[in-house]
Amino acid sequence: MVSIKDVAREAGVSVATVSRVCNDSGVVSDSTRQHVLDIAAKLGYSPHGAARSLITSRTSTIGVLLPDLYGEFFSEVIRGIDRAVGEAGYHLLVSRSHGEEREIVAAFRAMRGRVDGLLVMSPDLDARNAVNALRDHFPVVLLNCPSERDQHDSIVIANYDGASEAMRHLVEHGHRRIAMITGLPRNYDSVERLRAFRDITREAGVSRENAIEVGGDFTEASGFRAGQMLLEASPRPTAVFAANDSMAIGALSALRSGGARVPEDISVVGFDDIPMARYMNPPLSTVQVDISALGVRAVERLLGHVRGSHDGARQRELVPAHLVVRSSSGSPAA
Amino acid sequence: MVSIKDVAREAGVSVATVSRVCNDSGVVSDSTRQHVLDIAAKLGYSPHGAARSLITSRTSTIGVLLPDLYGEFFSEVIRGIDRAVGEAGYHLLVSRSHGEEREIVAAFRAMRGRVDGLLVMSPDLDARNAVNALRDHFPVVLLNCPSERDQHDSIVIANYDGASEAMRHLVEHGHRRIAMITGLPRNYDSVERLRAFRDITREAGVSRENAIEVGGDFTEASGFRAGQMLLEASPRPTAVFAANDSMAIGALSALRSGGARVPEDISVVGFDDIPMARYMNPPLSTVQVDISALGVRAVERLLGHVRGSHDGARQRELVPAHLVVRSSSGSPAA
DNA sequence: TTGTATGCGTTATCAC
DNA sequence: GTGATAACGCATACAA
Repeated sequence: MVSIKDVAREAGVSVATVSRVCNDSGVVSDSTRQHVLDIAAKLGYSPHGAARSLITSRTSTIGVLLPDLYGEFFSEVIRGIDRAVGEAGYHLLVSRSHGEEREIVAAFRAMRGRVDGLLVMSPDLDARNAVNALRDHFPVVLLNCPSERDQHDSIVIANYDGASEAMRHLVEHGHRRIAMITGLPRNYDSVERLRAFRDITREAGVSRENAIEVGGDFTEASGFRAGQMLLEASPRPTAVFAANDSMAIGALSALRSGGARVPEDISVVGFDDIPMARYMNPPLSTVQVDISALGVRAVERLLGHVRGSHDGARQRELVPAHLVVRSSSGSPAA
Repeated sequence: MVSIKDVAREAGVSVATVSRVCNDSGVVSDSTRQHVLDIAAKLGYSPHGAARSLITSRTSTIGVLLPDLYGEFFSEVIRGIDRAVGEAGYHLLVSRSHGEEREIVAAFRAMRGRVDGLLVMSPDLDARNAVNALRDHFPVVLLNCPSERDQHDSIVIANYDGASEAMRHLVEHGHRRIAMITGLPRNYDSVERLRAFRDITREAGVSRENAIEVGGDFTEASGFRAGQMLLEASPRPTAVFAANDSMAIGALSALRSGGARVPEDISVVGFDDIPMARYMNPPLSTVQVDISALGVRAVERLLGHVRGSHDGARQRELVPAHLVVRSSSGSPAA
């Protein structure tokens, strides 16, 4: 691999001059500058990133720790992160974890010296300790992670508020037997959305046996299975709130297969408003979150820290979530 | 930031010993080993990645150059890549490009010294030259890129074969007025799928005016607009082949809004078989591709190069694509 | 305007 | 078993 020395030797100048040319730093005569540029191009030289960041102590890279979850939601978040990072001239080093403390610590160690800051998206409740441990080592911003207020810089979706809106919508339309398809039990978003389900049903005077909870894992397949189970329930619920759109769509499919009409027989409401939601049949009522804004804001906050322009206050920022009523929900049949 | 020197000083040993302990290399007495480990833990030391890779000339990272496209398809590919990379103990440095040569070259330069190999996914036809330029610098595997056979190591979807299967399915069911919702015009997958559309319609004796082409950009929204346009066409096509599932789903929604029944009035077939396809109403007939396998295979090939266990032959590997018939397609109404 | 020399944090080579 | 020390590729303070 051709290094700065090779260019210097070939061009008949010192490595310092080549460095100056490459970085537009210092003053170099136009003639030598052009000469060096020519030689560099001829040799196909490009600076060695690791060596450069060793001396400058900047990597122009931010790390992102992702959970082992898939689907449109994460794809959209990453898209937002990636766009913001790219516009700032940074790169993205990604690592995935299953939320286990050991794994998170390992990922952190691997990131040391390769990133200027870390974006942690680990909605698993068990991850809390690991995240606490690493926060002093370099700038960290938490994305939709469980965290005590003021403990970290964090961005979270207004899960509870959004889910409450969805549930009130159903209750106000007269539903009194409502099911929730929950997400993973140790998942932060899941827990918060479920909490709203329980609170609002209780407030509305819905008995515990009329507030049905069915377990899911955020996938379409689990939503489909949950939908099948709900068809068997007697009496059937008149409304279903799914912890995300993927499960809502799976449930929609199961309900239809079982001959139930949506929304006449059963209303369905999701969460996230993934791009596909409005194209469902019927178009899905759901809680809208500006998903990519979530990523963008997180990057902005992190880069603030990295560049030192941030005042170091540990803030928790809430990304709003509001219900969008489409055609999959309405009043129960008389 | 605490370095190996700090640990050495605190532990009262040399940096060499600390290094040996951290890497399980050389021989160290059990007592000093434990002592060093304790001090390292106390100080919260973790090795500096850039410094380490400078001397070892390995980064344990592979770079991936992604196109500026979104949706379930890419999300699934990345998931496959990420999984394979993680299992091999590598990390992922991602960079996005719009397919312009300048951008690709810039991304390559930024990757130099930070990655052991590069995975390029740049379906834009204009990217060919840039990719050619960088292939000699380090191991490169092309993922669904336009490339002459034997020019690069590459993995591509059997776009033409899959699309041909879908089109034959429609033709054999008696459709003689068929529309295609195309992808981006400079996109490789798009071009190949369109080629099949043209070939099969021609073979079947469908006149050019009965082989309607409507432009899309792979998004649900563009599929929706295309669907609306097709509703206006007179006579209407009896079948629509969309270049991907997202557009097929958008079209499905538009057709339904316009009162057309699927498949009775119009058959719809997509491409990709994203997880959601089977949950559509009606379940979407589509060309199935093992998307995450695409990513996994690409990583395997690249790591083969990186580790030198590969024989350097430049091969082109085809990932199969086959039609899955569900309920959105059938014979046209008499 | 240019060259020399130092050091970034680490591993590897050699002494001891 | 352990400790100096060179080297990796680069940027930069300083000298010329």
